[in-house]
Amino acid sequence: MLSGMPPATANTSTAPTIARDVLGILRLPAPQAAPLLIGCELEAHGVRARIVETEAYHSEADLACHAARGRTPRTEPLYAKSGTLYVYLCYGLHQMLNLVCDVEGTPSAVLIRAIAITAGEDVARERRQNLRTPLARLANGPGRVAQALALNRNHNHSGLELGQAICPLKLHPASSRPPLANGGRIGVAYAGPEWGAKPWRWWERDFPVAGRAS
DNA sequence: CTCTAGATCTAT
DNA sequence: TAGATCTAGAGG
Repeated sequence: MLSGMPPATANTSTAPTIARDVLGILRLPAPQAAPLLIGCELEAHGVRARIVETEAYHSEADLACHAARGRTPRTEPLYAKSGTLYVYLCYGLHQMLNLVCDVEGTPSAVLIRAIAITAGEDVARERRQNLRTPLARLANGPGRVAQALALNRNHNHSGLELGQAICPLKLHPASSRPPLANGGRIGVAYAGPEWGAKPWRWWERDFPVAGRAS
């Protein structure tokens, strides 16, 4: 154990170590990574926000996961290495931001369902075209998340990897571990009783508007 | 080629 | 409570 440890003096900058730790969360299967991502912060295009609600989609066996029907051009990023972005269009209108998890070749991802803006509120409000709503409601809902962060599959954000220079999205570690709650995933009743009811949604327990459908 | 059902959001 | 708006995937 000690033989593998670098000398203390080698660790002059902690930033790369911390970044590696956060990305390490994504190496876990999505159902394990999803709760650990609550409290972490996302930053993109001038907006920074704490993740307050996540949802896991895991494996081709999961009938609610897009990979349930196998590998296709759209779902290709789901099979890529952890830290890859999977962004897709839902209902013809909304962009959904997912962070790919687990080992390469295993389709597994966490949908970011809600974030709490911590910096860049004015920019986020402009993008959301909403100057009045309470801050907590500005980006609660997966479509709102991508809009606030200005992430969009039309801008080729799907398939990019966290940590690469061209990737506009950064993931920062959690500064605290808030109490969590969990429950069933939203809008996946079509996946049948088993997969439709899996309690694979997690949220920050005390966040005002997390943990509900709206 | 056509058809249809979405991991939703907003205003009425 | 319905309308917006588009595309992947299935079926012909």
